Amino acid sequence: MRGIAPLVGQSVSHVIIRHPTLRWPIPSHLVETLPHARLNRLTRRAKYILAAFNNAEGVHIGTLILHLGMSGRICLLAQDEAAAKHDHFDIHFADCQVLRLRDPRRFGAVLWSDGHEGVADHPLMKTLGPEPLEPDFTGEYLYRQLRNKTAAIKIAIMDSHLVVGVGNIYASESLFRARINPKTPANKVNKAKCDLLVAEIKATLASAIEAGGSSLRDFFGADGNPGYFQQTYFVYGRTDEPCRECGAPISQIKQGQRSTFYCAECQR
DNA sequence: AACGAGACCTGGCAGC
DNA sequence: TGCTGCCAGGTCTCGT
Repeated sequence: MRGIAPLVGQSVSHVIIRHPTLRWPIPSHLVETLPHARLNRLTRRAKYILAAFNNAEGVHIGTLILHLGMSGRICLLAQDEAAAKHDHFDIHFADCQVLRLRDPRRFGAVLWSDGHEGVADHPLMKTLGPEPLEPDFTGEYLYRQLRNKTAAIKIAIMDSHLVVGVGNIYASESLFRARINPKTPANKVNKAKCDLLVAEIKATLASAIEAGGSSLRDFFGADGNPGYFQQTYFVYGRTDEPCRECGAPISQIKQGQRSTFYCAECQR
């Protein structure tokens, strides 16, 4: 979202939909709706980028909802250039800048929320849990939410209805930092550990944001440059490598069909 | 209500 | 060189 901030205030000239079938179909009416509209504000909720547009008279007309899925990337081009294989969606602006969505796996989404109801009322936003970095995400809140859950704690903190933003990498990393075994039934995590886990989720995400996001094969910032340090993880992707704390080999298991990494010595 | 599995889709890589 | 099988950042939907 920060990468496309230079587009705020710009007017749309035209929209190109090349491959409309992402996770959900890209609304075809965007081709008529967006031209002449002005990008008024960029915000974020969970992993959705929200782009609010005004019409030429300055009246709010609706909000574009963008999600990058697993492999999505937003490119901000200074001017038009030839589209590549997985470039599915463009917004061309009057000053010749182009916002381009590239997403090989097409798990991402481009949706539209009408101006008549706030984007917060969109079905996908309605059921989301709190933002992890906001003050309402507390140990007390987490502890209460876990009371009736028998699923593993790692599965629980990745549930966006409980808290948003904790993906597969940072779930493993946060649990290591809190010294909690990812297999622990959620309702067996005590209040003190919930306090610690919330603090470590906040610290893990905050430092990842500081580093500019995770350096992954097909993710780059909007300008196309990684522009940040390669992050070093405590456990993620470090199967059989020595724990940075105790030297024991890092374990890899499957939970909910996703890989989990942890240190069996440090995380009891 | 909560849980687990399946679904969506492409590309990269290891092994044969 | 080519094939097969497995892996990958997310999260909705469905059956139990």
